[in-house]
Amino acid sequence: MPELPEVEHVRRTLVPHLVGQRLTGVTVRRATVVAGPATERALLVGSTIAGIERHGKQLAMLGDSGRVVVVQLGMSGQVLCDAESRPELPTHVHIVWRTSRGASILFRDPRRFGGITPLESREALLARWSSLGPDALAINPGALAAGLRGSRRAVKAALLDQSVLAGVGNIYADEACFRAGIRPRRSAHRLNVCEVERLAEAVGAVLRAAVSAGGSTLRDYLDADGKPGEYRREHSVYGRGGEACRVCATRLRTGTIAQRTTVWCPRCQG
DNA sequence: AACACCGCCTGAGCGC
DNA sequence: TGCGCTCAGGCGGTGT
Repeated sequence: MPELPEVEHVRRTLVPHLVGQRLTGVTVRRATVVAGPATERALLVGSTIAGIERHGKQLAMLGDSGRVVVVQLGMSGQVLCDAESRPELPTHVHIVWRTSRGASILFRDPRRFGGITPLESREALLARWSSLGPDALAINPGALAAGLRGSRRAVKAALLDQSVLAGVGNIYADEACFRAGIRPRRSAHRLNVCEVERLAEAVGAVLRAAVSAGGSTLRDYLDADGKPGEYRREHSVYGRGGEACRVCATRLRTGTIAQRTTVWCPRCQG
C-alpha cells in the first residue's frame, strides 16, 4: 500500500533510470488505466524526461516537451525498471515504456486502483496539485491547524483527506496519532494548539523515518522472502489490533474510522 | 457545503 | 487440495 514514503522511494529509484533519458516507445496493454487518449504524444514518447516530482502520493514525469505524465500507484501500483529484457513480463503490466538506453519502464497495478493521467503542461500539473493540501513531509503546525480548523470530523479522517494534507494513508495516519498521543476519533476542531503541534511533529517524524527506511511497506514487498511481519515490527499500532501496546502493554483497540480499520492505544492516546 | 459512504479490483489468508 | 468467503484500501463519484 504505497503512501508518501513508498512513493518517494519509487521517485528516488526512478530518477537515475529516467532523468535525461528519451522515451523511444510505449506499449499500452490496457488503455483504461490512462485517463484520456493513450497516445504516444500524451505518454511522452519522443520526449526526454527532465525530472520526476512528487506531491503527496502522486508522481509526475516531466517531459522536455512541457507535457507531463502523472502516475498514481493506488493500492498496488508499481513502476519497475527492467534493464535486461526478461523472457516474460510480470502479471498486470499495463504500460511499458522503452528508453533510449534500452531499458524498459513498466507500470504494473494488479488492483487497478492507480492510473496514469497525461497533462499538457506544467501549469496543468500545478493546477491539479493546488487542489491537494501541503505535502505531508513538509507539514508544519500552522498549516495543519489551518487544515483542521472548522472541521468537526474525526482527526484521522482529516489526516486521510488529501485536500487537507497530501500523502498520509491509513498506516501512517494511525502511527502519527499514536505518536502524538491523540485518539484518532477526536473531533479535528477540538484539538488545542499544543495537540496540533504534536500531531504535525508526529506526521513528519513518522514519514521521515519511513522514507529513510525506504518505505516500510515497499521494503516488505522488495524482500519477497515470504517473511510476514518483518516490517510490522516497525509499527506501533497499524496491524496490531488486540496486541499489547509497546509502551504501556494495554491491549490495542480496533475500530472503523472513515471506512478504514483503525488501531489505537486506549491508554497512550487519551 | 461539509461530510459520509459506495464501488471499483485482485490476492492473501482463512475455515472447512 | 481447493473452494468460497472476508479483508485490505486510494479515491472519484454520488448521496445527505
